[in-house]
Amino acid sequence: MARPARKEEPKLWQEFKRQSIQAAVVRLMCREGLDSVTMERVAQEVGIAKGTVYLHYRDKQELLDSVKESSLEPLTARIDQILSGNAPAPKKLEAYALRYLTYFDENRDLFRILLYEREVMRTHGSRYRHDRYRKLLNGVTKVIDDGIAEGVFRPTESRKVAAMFVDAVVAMVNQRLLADESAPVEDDARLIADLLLHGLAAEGAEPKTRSRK
Amino acid sequence: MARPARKEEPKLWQEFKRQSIQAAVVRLMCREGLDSVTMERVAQEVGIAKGTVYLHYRDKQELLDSVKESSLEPLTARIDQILSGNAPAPKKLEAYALRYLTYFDENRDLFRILLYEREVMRTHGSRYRHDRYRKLLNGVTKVIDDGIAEGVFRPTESRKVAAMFVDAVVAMVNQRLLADESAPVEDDARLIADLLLHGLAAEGAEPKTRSRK
Amino acid sequence: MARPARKEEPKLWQEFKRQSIQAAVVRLMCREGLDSVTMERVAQEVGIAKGTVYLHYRDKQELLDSVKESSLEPLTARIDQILSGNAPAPKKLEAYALRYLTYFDENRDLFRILLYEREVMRTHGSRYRHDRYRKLLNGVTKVIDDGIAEGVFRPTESRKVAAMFVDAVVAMVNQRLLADESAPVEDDARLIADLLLHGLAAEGAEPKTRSRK
Amino acid sequence: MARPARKEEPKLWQEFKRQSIQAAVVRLMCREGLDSVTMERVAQEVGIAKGTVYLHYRDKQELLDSVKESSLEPLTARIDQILSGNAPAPKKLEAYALRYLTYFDENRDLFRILLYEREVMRTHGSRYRHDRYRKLLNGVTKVIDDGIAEGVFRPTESRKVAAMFVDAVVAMVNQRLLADESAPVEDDARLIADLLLHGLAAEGAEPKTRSRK
DNA sequence: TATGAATGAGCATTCATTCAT
DNA sequence: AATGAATGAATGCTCATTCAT
Repeated sequence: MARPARKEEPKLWQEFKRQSIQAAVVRLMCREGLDSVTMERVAQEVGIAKGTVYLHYRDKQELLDSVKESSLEPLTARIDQILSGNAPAPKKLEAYALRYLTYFDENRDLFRILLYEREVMRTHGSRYRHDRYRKLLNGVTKVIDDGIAEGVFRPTESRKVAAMFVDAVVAMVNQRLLADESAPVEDDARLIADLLLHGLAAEGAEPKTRSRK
Repeated sequence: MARPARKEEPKLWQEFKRQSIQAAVVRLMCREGLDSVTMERVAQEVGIAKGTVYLHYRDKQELLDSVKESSLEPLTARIDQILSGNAPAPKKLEAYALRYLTYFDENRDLFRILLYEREVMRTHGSRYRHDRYRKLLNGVTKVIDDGIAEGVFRPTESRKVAAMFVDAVVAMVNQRLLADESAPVEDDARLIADLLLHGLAAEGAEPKTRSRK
Repeated sequence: MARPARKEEPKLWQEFKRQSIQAAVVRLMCREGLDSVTMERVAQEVGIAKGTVYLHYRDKQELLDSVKESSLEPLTARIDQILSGNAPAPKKLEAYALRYLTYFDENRDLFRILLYEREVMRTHGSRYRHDRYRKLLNGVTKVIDDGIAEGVFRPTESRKVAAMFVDAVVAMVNQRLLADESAPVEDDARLIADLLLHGLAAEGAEPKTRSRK
Repeated sequence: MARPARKEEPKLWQEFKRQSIQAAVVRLMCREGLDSVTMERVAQEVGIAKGTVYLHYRDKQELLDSVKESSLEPLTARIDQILSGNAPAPKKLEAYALRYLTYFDENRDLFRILLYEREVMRTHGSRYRHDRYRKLLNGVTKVIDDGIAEGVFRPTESRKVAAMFVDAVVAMVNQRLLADESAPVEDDARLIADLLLHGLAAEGAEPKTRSRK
């Protein structure tokens, strides 16, 4: 009865092991900072031997990579969905901001590290970051291009605006993270979207600036 | 005869030494990456003995901190000036963006490191960053508050908007850094300011969104 | 029906297993060098589990020893035969050299390792080597003694001469191994025998040297 | 007064340090075998810290190489001298054998290791060995060629004969090493030379063998 | 009998920091 | 003030061996 599972059981067990190791890394990072994440300490934290960690990860970098990967995966998956959906462009951006803020709100401790210690993704330096970041940027850029095409956005250098938007969202995340603030996520998301769409200028003010260009 | 100077001369000499050490760190960082910045290599680069570095800096962290500090000092000084000047709020923000972009443009190699290897400002994680960042944020927040008071900006949560603005500028710096791009700094600065002021929305579009709030 | 065999069958099976493990070691050595011979890799190569190897060999050293043993066994068996045969002493020595050279010629890859990486026979250093080497030496010594007794050899310290002869043959093996040479094995064997028998001196030259002793 | 020495003093001190480390390696090798030669143990043996060893040798291999190098240097220097001297070829070979035997006799413990554990010179595997060995071989080959040219040696494949001679000497060294024997070095050297020159064959015996070729 | 996950001692190497001169 | 030799804790990683299943 338990036998039919024999083929998958180990796989699941393996996966469970990997996850508990990753969890230990996260715990360690949050509790004592990145410098404390040595293979020895990680093993200790899981309650296994140093060598055992190497049964699951080729080396330290692979472990760190997979921690980052699996920490961010749920977020990026969801965001891809949003960006490639059917909502109007402005709504997409607001949804993006909302999703992002929510996710980080729910994982404060971890991302405080992941955000501040870029070392985590070193080794191949920026390449790794880019794979993920660029993908995100491409998605947002496309949404803005769509919005421009539909006439709801002014024509602009979409890529640069996308970068600013993406980082503005991160800025908001930072604000929330640093402030230990609990203001409704929805409000902040709306703030970003509103600001991006209509700008800071008071209605009717400075109409020349825009036309100047 | 040279004696009267005895009291200040050493001070100047000291300062000179400190600066040549810092310069060596910067050179090393840019040339070979952060990993090559060991106390040994630094001393070698300056042409002094390892131990001598410790006469000027308590430890490695203090050295790194002061490198970052003095690397950013000219920028922050200039930005403080801008933010506390007499120009109208929107102009200030554009000037801020322009200054920021220009500065990083002129120091690519160094900031590519300073930006990507946040390890540099480790010590107690965010504390160091905050001193500088928060000051910057305060300045921008005040400008926005002023703008609101003057009626040129819509009332908003100025601090959050400030954070978004500041990071949007950084995002633009990143775009320029990564793209090795040489587009006119002025254009990008104007883009940021324009976007911040008037938003992405096409004129006349979606007037309800704003009133909704 | 298969039961009566029960007593021997396992023995044969065991032996077969041992041999396939040894074969794997040899394959691994030749293909990737001694450093790649880890218990893990060996098991992998055979297609069994790491632990299973330990059912056949107490530890790694025993495995390595038996590889060397069985690799050399056919050679030593044949050489014993030659040395204890009925041929005249000089012929025996030439046959010995020929056999030795031929055997190593046919197993280049393996012996290149076995020869150069004496680590293989470590354990208690020379003890292992001696069992085999001394036996060989004894055989050759006896042949020389026989030759002396029969009057075909001059009286000498047979054991030392035997050692020199044995190692001269190895030297020749080395020459062939290193040179990747394909000169006829027979010629080299004859060269050794001829040199040993008649020396390097030109005929008639220096008759005093010998009589001096 | 001690000042003039200041420039050379450190060099000498450095060299002394290096030598005491090398001495420790040799002591360790002889006392406990090659496996005990870890950087930790070496440092311990010298009475310094592990890190200090790295002040004098880039890595373990360099240390091992230099131990081997400096252990063999006096021997090779002397042998080069002998081989390139003016003595008649047969005398040179005897002198070579004598020198070799003497040297190893005086350094038994060390060479017992150096001989049996070829691992010492691994890393670049055979290349290192060859540099030294091949040079030796070339020297001996040339002496034999000279002897042939002068008519005191029969024409032969000098390189192969040289290899056999060199290894025959090593064989004799081994015999002495293993036997803990104290027979006069001179006798053994003469034995080798005599055997090489006149062979094993009793006078007048088997004259056909040679002419056969 | 066979497995293979788990172990943990062991190793080479790095580098911030100290201190006698 | 300046030196730089010495230190030694710390780290990532390997692999022979064990043992519960």
